Amino acid sequence: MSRSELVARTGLTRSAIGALIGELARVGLVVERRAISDGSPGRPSPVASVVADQNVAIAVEVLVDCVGVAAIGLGGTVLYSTRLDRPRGRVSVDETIHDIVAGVTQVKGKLSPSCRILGVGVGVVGLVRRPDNSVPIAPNLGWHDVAFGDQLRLALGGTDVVALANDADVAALAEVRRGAAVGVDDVVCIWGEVGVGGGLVSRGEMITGAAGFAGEVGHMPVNPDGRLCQCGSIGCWETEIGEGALLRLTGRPNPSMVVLGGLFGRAHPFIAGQLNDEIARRALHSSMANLRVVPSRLGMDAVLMGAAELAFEAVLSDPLATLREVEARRTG
Amino acid sequence: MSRSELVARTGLTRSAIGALIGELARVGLVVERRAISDGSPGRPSPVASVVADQNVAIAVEVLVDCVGVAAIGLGGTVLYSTRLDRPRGRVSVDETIHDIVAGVTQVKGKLSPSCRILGVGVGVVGLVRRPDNSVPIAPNLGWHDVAFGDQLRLALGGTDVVALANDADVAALAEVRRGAAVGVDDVVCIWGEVGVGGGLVSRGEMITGAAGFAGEVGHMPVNPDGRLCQCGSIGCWETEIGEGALLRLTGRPNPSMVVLGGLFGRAHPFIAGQLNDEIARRALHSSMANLRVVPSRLGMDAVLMGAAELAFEAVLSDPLATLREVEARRTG
DNA sequence: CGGGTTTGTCCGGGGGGTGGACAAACCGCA
DNA sequence: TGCGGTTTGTCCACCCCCCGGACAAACCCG
Repeated sequence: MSRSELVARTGLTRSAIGALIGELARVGLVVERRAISDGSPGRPSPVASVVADQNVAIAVEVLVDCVGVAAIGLGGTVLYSTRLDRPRGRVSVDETIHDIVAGVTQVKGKLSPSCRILGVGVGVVGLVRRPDNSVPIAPNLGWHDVAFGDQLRLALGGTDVVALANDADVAALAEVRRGAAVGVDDVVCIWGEVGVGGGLVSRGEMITGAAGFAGEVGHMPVNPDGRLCQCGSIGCWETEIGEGALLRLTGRPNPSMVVLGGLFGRAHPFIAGQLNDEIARRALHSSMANLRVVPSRLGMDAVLMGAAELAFEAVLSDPLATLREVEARRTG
Repeated sequence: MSRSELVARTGLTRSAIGALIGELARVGLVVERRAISDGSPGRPSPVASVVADQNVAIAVEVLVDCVGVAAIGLGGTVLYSTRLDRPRGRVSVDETIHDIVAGVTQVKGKLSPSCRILGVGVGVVGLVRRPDNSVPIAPNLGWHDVAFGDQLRLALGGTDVVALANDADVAALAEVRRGAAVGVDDVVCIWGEVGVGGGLVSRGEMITGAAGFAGEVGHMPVNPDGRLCQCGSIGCWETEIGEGALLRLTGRPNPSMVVLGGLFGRAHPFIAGQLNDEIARRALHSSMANLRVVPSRLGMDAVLMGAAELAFEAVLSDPLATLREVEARRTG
């Protein structure tokens, strides 16, 4: 993006943009290439771009049947990724951490030595309490009250900051930042693979609720006469999924876009027509009939991309301070 | 609150607090009283307090069976209020606006001439689209696509800024700011009178969703085999209320506190025991069993208080600019 | 090669905060 | 009444970040 474009988008002055870009370039987050003349009159504006291959996040996804690890450059370019399928049953905390450490070691080996690691982001199939990076419960993994973030951080050597979140939450984040919902403020993501997960984004920010449980649509009760769910409740969506509960959810008055991922994303072409009919019928009002239901654009990569986004959050909000901290942690 | 207390709470320096308080005092939002010595050593700190009776909001609530109007001072003190009961059927837009104008005229007459009106806040039983202050649909009033905010503003003379929101949303706001949920970040309010309304607050801010429909729990589908609701959906909570749906809702993994108002608030003493048992049984995890369900503290006043809070929002976020604008609108 | 246009850079200025020095207002004690 | 000890308000120099104008640089076109 050229400097003049930045001026137009941010509303800041040329002076301010110049100073900011200069500072970011000084610490190696950004490079400026000489402007290429586009034929229009006036002095051409130099193009600033992110140094993606020197500023990366380690992204981790912990699903039921696989563990994925990737190095993702600032801006969302996947530099290298690996995936370890694992037989059902190999889901204990220790085994999972072991597999992650192996994947991270492999991925780090592929990176150039000059490359900076800005953080480790993890998306996990389970409920996550953000303040302490712990997993109170992950039904599909059989985990209860695990200090997963801390354990992983130590297992990785303790030099990198680890940020943990629910897999559907980070997938939603990825779709909003770089996927099907770019520019949309209020989004619900429905992620269905083994279980049913959901992520909420309101006004561009992730909503997790007090205990990190918001958006856990899989355990929203939809049928009072339904079957007992493993979460202890009755008639959860996750257990009643055969009954067309997806349609009921989209009938709820919240988002301006619903992104479907996983199984639902792949099924989208076959159910889109019926879905839209149902939305039109159930919408409380015509302004809700504009609700768009779209398939995920990032597909399988969404969770890893979102995990990276999670790790980048600190750099984006305060680049200089975060880089200082990263450097401090690296040297000891 | 004393200046030294402000320094401790905000983390700002004494200089900054002094300058800010001085400026607010200069424009008449705040007065400083000489400090009263409390016996402890050291120079006593002057106490700053809000000039509530000279800086008021006109708060309006539009319910099914009544229209309420109040003058509420900055900080939440009710200076004067009036309520107009109305027979069922007198709910048209024109009649409602007529009743409000009458109420506002009466309330304004009771205020001293020196008193500043900072804005008009309205809580209405219906869905509200925030950007344009319109009401897409209000089933219990029979309204469809009404530019209610604009109509009311013009009917009131056009000199005051009018802010509109859903009644349950503003009630939630009031409970968080000055009621049962002070200091709690993530709150769901359930308001049941004629219909069932809900307000969401996450991280201290009102969540309305893209179309202003978030938190409309009354129309959340809870029974796939239920009755047809007037909103066009099937098995809405509002229509299935007899089936214990409240318990199901509190089983949903979102807030750290649920505030019950209206009918539910009055019923709270009788159902508290059963409610807590059910929460403990349905909670996904023990951290959710800490969920507190409490009755509204503000009761009947919650909607009016919240409407005032809505009107005060601009002054609180940028006092000087808002006061300049208020003055500009008043003089022409 | 010279005007028109768009842009980067330099520089003075202002708003809003920090932080230290100093004075003011209280306490307790002699 | 006077004197330290303590807490606080006030003044002032300073810094950071941004604005906005003046100027130069780099492009177009004729």
